[in-house]
Amino acid sequence: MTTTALRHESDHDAALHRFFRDLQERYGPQHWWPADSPWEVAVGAVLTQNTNWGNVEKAITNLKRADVLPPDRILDLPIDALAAHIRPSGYFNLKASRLRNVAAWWQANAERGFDVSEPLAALRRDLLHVKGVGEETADSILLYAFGRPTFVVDAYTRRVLSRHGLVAATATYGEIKALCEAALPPETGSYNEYHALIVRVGKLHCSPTPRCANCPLAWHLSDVVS
DNA sequence: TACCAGGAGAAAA
DNA sequence: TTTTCTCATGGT
Repeated sequence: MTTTALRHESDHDAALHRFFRDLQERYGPQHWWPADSPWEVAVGAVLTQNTNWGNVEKAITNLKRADVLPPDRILDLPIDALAAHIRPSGYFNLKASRLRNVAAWWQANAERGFDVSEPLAALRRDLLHVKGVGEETADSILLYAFGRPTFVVDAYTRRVLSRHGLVAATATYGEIKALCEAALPPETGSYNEYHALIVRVGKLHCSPTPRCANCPLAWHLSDVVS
């Protein structure tokens, strides 16, 4: 790698770092993930796939009211009954099946005691083997349920960062995750806040259309790195 | 009415 | 390997 490339990379890291720091200063702590337990985080992570969080809250409320939120209760429920409870979250047949898969994984690990010392990469690979758990869902569970320092990338992350010239619009999940993790110290607390902040600013100002409505972060456009 | 929301997996190209 | 399709409710 050339010196120029190194400096370029370092400038890019600095721009990303400054971007997240400014989000933090502007919007303050976000207090994520909204859940009463690590398991509820995992349930929310599945139910929120391509779905508005308000709808997810309705589905989780249904599960709580019926007293069937815990993983063992979910596994005991007929699939149709589970789907009926989570209906407000959309894709309910698909998500009922995915929720069962995650509950089975959770139960199996709980029975032999979650190994908190397991290397992050190994735990992540293990989670990704669960059908219905993709990269974002796995990282959300690892970060917000298990407190492991893994950066969560979602549709807002790609859109917000690419519109500010900090990642390519065509970058893959892994590429964006690697760029952010290279630029930011691996700290659970800050990864927690940064993802929540991205979602906050994404909801406020960075919808697909209209583009960049009243974006307060325009100064970062001067940081564009090609 | 049309669009959007804290994706993932299968099928098609 | 990359792109397209399917899954679905509820708010704006």
